[in-house]
Amino acid sequence: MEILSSAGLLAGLNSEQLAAVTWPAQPALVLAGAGSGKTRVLTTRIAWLLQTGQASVHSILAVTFTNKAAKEMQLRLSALLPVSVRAMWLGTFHGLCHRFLRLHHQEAGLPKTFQILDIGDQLAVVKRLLKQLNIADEVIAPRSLQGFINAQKENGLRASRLTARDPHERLMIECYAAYDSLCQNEGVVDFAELMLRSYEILQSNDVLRCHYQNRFNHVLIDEFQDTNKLQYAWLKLLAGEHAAVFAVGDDDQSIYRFRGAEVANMTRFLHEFGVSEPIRLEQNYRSVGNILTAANAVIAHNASRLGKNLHTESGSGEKIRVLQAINDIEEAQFVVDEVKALHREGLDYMQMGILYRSNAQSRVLEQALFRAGIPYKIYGGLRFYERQEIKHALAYLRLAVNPDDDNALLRVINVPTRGIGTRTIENIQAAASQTGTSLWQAASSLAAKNSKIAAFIHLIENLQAQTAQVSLPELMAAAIYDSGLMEYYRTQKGEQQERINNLEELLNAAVAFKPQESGFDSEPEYDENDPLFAVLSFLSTASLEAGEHQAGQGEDALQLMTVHAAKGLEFDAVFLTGLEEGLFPSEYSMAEKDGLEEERRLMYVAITRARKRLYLTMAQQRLLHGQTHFALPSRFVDEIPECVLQYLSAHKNTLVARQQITQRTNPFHSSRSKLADTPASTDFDGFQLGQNVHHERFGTGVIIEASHKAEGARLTINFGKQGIKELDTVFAKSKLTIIS
DNA sequence: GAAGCCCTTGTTTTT
DNA sequence: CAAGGGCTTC
Repeated sequence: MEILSSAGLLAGLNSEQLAAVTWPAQPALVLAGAGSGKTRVLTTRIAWLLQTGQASVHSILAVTFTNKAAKEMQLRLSALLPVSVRAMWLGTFHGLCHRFLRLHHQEAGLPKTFQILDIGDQLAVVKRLLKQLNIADEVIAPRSLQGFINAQKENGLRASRLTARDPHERLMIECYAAYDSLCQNEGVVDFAELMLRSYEILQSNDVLRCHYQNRFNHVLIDEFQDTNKLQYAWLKLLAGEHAAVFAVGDDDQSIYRFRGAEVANMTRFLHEFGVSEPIRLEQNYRSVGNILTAANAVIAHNASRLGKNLHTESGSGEKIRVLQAINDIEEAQFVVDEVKALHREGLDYMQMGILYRSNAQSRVLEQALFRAGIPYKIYGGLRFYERQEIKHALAYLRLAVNPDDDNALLRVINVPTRGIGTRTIENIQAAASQTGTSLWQAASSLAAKNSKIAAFIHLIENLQAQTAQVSLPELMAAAIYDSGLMEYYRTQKGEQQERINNLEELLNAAVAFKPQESGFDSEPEYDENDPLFAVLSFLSTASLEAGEHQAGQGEDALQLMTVHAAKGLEFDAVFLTGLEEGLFPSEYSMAEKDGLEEERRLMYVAITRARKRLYLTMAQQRLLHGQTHFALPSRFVDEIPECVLQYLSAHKNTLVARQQITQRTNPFHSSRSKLADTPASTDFDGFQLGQNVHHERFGTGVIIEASHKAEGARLTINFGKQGIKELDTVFAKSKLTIIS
């Protein structure tokens, strides 16, 4: 019977997918190429495990990196089976660790009402700490300390386990220790702490560890290539000896090394879990052949890979269009013209994506789109819950549940202005450090002498009293209105309407919020009748999900984003812009070991976003940081076989023959030339700044500087591998050919 | 406590 | 270039 019913579930899977889905209860590593039906395999496997009785909703742990992916899985799973998805431990690493810590806050040594610090909150704590310790920004930059702390935690290391190799490092470690105790005192945890603390509890608490190890017999992980050391260790600990770990990932799409992701976890997994060979999903259901050829060719240049080659049953499709524009403005104009043409042909804007390596590149594109009146959506701005007005409002809520949260207190003690200035705050801080208490307690003790402080204390106490009595939306309303926050934005001059709208939106979110969806209701340990329940869930969700990453929804709009942000998405047409040496691959990356391979994976991700049509564009000249940069086309373009490319000229979409550019294996650094240095005349004995030229001895280069001479001109040319050369046109002209 | 000025700084960013 | 932070000034 079960086999019969599972047949429907398995229908339509290809043989590799089928093998993965029905893999026995043993560890498996699935190498899932881009567009190979990875999510389908994961969800179908869960459904299959449930339907065949191999697992129950309680015995499955399914982990993703993003909330989006978790929701997607949830959605697809409930479409496959009538299961109570909520009862299942399906969520993000951080979401699940949060759930774990809420359930076991006592074992974890955390207050019941502990709050989560997002990156901004964390930076504020770090700054406060450095000030308190009297360490100047020049000695330790707040951001560097923040990065240090997070990196250590992601490696599973507490300050006590670190040894300093120099005085500066010693200071950093001391700060790390001080930071942790500060957070502990205030009852707050940062993102990395959610993971580390969970891991430590599981490690040290035998009862809990055994409970969870016995509970989960199937552990499934998505995007395994992005796991860091700690996440790997956490998974291994939870899985214990007997759980079947099903890891799905693609080493070629590992693009978060800078955040601690370790691709090596994939090979480590193979060894440590005794998996002899990964299951490869190589059939691609997304892109046409030419695009896959390009992707395969580019990624083949990477040395350290598990190895995989995408293929498709759809035809080769159109060739990939390549355009080198004179400058970034023309590049943008080209994109706009093509977008318009595609739209006229019936392609929706939302089916087109413009990708770039860094956010700074969006500006020029945006301007061109704006002038052309094309609707567009940019991913990457401030998220909803990161906006200051939202954070202010939530800070009131946080104080209501946990007044020792100094961060929250400092954020709103004088917003709206209530006459508690720098002076008064310093007094409170002094009192707090003297008695070793929180700012809230210090402020309370000063309230008798200061009516302004007393008013603030009274406001918060009022909110506190309400948490036990009123519903979440009512409490939210109190936080927004009773605090005077709404009135503050109403009376402020300038464009505050947006902020007012956002506060109203926040209220709507509180009304619509369903705390049950956080999954706690299925946990016997958690009392959902506790009035705090909804508030804590809401605040945690705000920190962990932070809301949509884009502005304006609904309408048909062109999608603009970084390549990183595009991971997991797909478009009919993709414009991959700014393909220049120094930009993509970025100059930065070339300095570090294996940096170039990571950039190449990024390129691979970018190419595989396109279904039918792909444009690769670059500019000879680009304004960056207020300086004109000249650069050669990205080496990645040269790694694509000529046969799938179609070169377009800068001005008209006519095919032009392009000279074969050879010998481009070493880093080319994009070179800069100050605008001020640029002479009025643009012609230097037949050459121009930014031109790509070929020299019979030095190979291909870009003209980065030029000056007139009595006879001819002197050119400074970056030949990349061959170095930067100064040539006189009088002698060199015959040896130089202009490429573009 | 707000406005204005100068200075620095500048990849990517799932949680 | 242009945004954000720190500082001064009113």
